[in-house]
Amino acid sequence: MTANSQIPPPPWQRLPDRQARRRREPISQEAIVSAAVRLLDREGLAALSMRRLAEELGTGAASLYWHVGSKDGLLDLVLDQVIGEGQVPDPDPARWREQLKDVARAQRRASLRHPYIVRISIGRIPMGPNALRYSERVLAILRAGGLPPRLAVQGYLLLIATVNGFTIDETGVTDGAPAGTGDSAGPDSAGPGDPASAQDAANMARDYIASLPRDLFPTMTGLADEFAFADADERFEMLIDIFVDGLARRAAANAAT
Amino acid sequence: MTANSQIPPPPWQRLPDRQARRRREPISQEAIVSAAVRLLDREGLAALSMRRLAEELGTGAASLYWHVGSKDGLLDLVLDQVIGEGQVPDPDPARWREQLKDVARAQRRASLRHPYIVRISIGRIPMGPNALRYSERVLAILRAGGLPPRLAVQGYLLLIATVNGFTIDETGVTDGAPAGTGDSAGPDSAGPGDPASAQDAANMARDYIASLPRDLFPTMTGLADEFAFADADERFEMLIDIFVDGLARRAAANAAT
DNA sequence: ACCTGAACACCGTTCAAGT
DNA sequence: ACCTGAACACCGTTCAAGT
Repeated sequence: MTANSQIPPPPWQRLPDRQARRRREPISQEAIVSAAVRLLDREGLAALSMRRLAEELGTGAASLYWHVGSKDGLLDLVLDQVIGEGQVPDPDPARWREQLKDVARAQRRASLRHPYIVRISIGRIPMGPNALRYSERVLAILRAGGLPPRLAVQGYLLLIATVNGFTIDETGVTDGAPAGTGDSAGPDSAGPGDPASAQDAANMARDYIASLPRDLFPTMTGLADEFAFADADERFEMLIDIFVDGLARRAAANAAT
Repeated sequence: MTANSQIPPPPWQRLPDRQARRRREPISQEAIVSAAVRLLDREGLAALSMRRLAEELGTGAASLYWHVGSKDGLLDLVLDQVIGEGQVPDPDPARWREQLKDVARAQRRASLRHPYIVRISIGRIPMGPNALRYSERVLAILRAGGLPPRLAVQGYLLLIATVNGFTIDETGVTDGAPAGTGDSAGPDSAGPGDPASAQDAANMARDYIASLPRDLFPTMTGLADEFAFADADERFEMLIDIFVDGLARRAAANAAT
């Protein structure tokens, strides 16, 4: 939305640096990235190949390379595009803890909406224009909350990593493909997050754990029922409670020095 | 080490269930898995293909399928093998917090020793024999610490996810390939973790952030120096401090009810 | 019970040649 | 400045055929 021309690309960006980018309808960098996101949303990470994407756009795979350099470069752009969906509020110093939790919740929702995105983000330092604007706004909240510079940056990096660690488990089971793609499930497609099959998986885990030999696994067999408790929302809230409270405690201890 | 025959495989295990497994030297499930781990340690995740692995073992790719079912099944076994390296101490109720932190530190070290393992673990519920024994012992520590059943299981799952989220960032930049494989670095291969190039990356990030327009990125440009502070050890300690302390606080609050 | 070669249906990427 | 077809060097997996 804001002018990207003011932001020079980072030196490690895997993109061809060519200037004048005319907009012939069928194909352009923007069109390619949007088509990639649509394809990923619809069919998951495994369905995205340069050939398949080109077909979707009515061209050959080779034509994409002029615009996005490589598949890796395309994924950089996809990641930044999805990050661009995130809205971060203006800092309200009195409410920085709750604002930070909202940021975490929004990140989790985005990761569930695009179940392939956490996997794409692995190995990529998000430094596209949208990622920069996003970081700027989250860090502004932390600074407004009174966190000193180092703690603000460390806390920001750890928050993102923590949420990613959580959502990897949530989105991992389905391999990034949308629910209901397989032929095993009936017409009861339960939408994003697929709670029905997540509960099924938890029940299977419980039954299996309960069936283990009691002498070798005294603790686990006793806890089998708890593995069937798969309320991801509650677990996520617990995680960000622990994290944000701990960060606030550090900030307070830091201020006392 | 312990007899696996007492532990039935989970129903979703992607392996062919065949019984008598004679040990003709060149090829066996164990030999395949060990060779895969060696290849992965040496050349990273991208280097592992069924053809390449078979070549390493002096056979054709098709021969592997009888023993491991599929590449996915092989990765299940690789994951369990690496988890089997982990040693978890007997529970000491008075020291459960420190023991849990040690578990987290050991998990991080294993992930740095095998930089591909976190990526392999995505989408896999570790339920192999080694994973079960591991879970049993960690949960025993949490229960000995006085955590009620639900909190013990939730805390265990969140601890693993949190450590994974952290180590994904640490191992992500190099794509799981060992340091010094590329031809850009000199003979100064800095061993696992590759601190030299990690610091380089942090410095590049700092310089780039510092170069951004100050009016659009007032917060980030002011924090640029902090992005060059790449002490992953310190950041990790902060993370597990926050997490374990928060978990203990929850346990105490729970006990008061 | 195990191994094999050959084939099928894919990949990402390059490159000379076009317009 | 952009697009293309064809090729290169790979993939995971299957399957009939062997021993």
